[in-house]
Amino acid sequence: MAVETSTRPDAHTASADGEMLVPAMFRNLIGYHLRVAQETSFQAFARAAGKADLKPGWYSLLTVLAERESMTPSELSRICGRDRSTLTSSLKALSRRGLIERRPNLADQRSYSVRLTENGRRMQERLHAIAVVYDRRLDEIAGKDKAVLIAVLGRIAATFGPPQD
Amino acid sequence: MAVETSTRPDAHTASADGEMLVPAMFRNLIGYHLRVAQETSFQAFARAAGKADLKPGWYSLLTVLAERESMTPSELSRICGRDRSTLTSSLKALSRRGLIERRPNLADQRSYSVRLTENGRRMQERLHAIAVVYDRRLDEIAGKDKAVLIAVLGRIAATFGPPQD
DNA sequence: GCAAGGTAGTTCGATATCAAACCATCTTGC
DNA sequence: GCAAGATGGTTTGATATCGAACTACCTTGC
Repeated sequence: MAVETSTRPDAHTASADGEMLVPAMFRNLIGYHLRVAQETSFQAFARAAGKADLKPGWYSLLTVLAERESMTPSELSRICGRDRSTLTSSLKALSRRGLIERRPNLADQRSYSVRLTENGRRMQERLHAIAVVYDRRLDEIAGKDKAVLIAVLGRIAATFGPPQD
Repeated sequence: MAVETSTRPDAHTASADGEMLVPAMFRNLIGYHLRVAQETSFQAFARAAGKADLKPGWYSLLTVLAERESMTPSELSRICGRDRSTLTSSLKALSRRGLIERRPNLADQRSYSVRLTENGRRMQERLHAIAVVYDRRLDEIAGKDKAVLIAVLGRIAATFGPPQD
């Protein structure tokens, strides 16, 4: 494969061996590299989790819940950066599988709070274990640049993140 | 029951002003920061593009096409890192709006090739302009670390990327 | 008190994505 | 030639996501 961009004269095309190269217009765009890196690494995690019958998409939800006694869907929505309407279905799924439980908020009839069940906690722990393994690989890849990487990513998130900065 | 847990003494929760803090378990995970940075920055781009009535999701497709005379859905799929079945609907949409045109492959009845139309090219240029503006902000944020950032992201993509490395 | 406006959660419609099953066609081995 | 297997593209079904519209309930101003 020796795809390593060696001496290929032209460029930008898919190489014969099916490798996907970076289109010329994207080469210098941070956003592009960010996207590809995120997608590929997340999918690797998702595949690993999927094999163990775990839903990778639930990981962040469960983890956030694992750190609090209980919270409302709206709080979760803010913390996870997902729309409230997205949470409705996610929480329904988690609830259906007995990973969380809802309890009514006596002080506000509209609202309820969710908390992890024992099963939920176990699922969270298993997912976290997988995530940590993957992140160890990211650590290796980042090497001495890890601190810089996290700092830059943090600045990006802060800059483009939630309006109330 | 005042789920609001008002006097919250502990930390790590969403701060009063709705700020979303990084859950403790995620603080040290590169994958988390990667995800958040990518999501927030992409959404900023998508919002900007959306306001101009441009579909951000089409940007990479159109750009890849802009650099080649024509290609088949399968090639596009490999280069863009999307499943072939995903391309089916995207190409249908692009075609419906006259941004690309399909022409049969005389040598293989199963296949066809797509190419940008003039409108497609214009749309690509407009999207690219927006993307570049956004990427300029990413450049500023990365500052002197840009090269390191792109290098690390590239290594991540290469490591977790397509099987045939 | 009560009308007006705000907030919590849901529903619905659109888009994007993948994976698996599928059909039609092409290529290969013999 | 032709059967078997590979390949190109589509269909279908599941998940995830957002935003807008909606219902029910709460809070405020007066």
